[in-house]
Amino acid sequence: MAKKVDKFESDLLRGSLDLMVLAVLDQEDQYGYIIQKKIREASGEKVSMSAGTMYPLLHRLEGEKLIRSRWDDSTGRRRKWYAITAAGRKRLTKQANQWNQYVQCMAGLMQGYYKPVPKLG
Amino acid sequence: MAKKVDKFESDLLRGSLDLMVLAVLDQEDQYGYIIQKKIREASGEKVSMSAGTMYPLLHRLEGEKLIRSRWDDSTGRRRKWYAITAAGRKRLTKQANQWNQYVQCMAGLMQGYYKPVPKLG
DNA sequence: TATCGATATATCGCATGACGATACATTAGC
DNA sequence: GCTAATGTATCGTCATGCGATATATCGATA
Repeated sequence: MAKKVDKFESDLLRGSLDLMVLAVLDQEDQYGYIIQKKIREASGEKVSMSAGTMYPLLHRLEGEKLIRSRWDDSTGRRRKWYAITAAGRKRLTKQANQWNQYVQCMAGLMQGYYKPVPKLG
Repeated sequence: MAKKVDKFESDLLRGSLDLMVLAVLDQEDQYGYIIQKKIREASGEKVSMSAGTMYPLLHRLEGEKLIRSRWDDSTGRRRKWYAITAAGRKRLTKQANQWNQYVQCMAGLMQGYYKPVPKLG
């Protein structure tokens, strides 16, 4: 049987899913299904947003003009491609900065329970 | 005029406020007002839970038997002291571990946007 | 003495957003 | 033909952080 990985609690994700999606779209234009898949795989199955989370999230980001969409009906499968906007990049930078600050803040609050993230590169 | 610090967005806090409170109580018994104050000060005013957040949270944790309470009416001011339970410590360890994993996961997902937390000590 | 700010706990309704369920259509493989 | 994967969408439910409000005590100060 496949090894079952427990997902992160949904409350933990609140406030950072937007950030993940914007980060994915900042690398290249994508459509919902693939964004979802990328995040799931990159997180080792620990962040697997349902469609009921993904699509409303994309609609919300589009409503805020942080991303924009374009339908592609050229193939048999209808796909809605998303691209990040200038405002989206600005928001991404801001939110990422906010996230980093929050992580540092928690590090201080958690004292002994916190284990620093290993250096990248 | 006092320098106004913007607080973290409330969605960012979801899922980690419990953790903060448990961490404070793991150090010593406290009552709500002080727990709130400690977290506010330790975060540089960036996490300032309202009373409408703090007290329901404490009641919830008590309902889950992660903390227990005791009224102190010996002084003029009625204070409800809280202590962490064995189950609470277990939960604290688990949640802290979960948090650390999540931070690492975000580090991977965020790639270039992530800045590692400076070494402690 | 009255008024104000800090201390101290509690509850209410609101807004947000992640979730599972459900729906629907296409395509590929068995 | 059946099933699984692909692909988007919406619905109602649930959890929880928040501001507003209520209540009470105490010290300082005008």
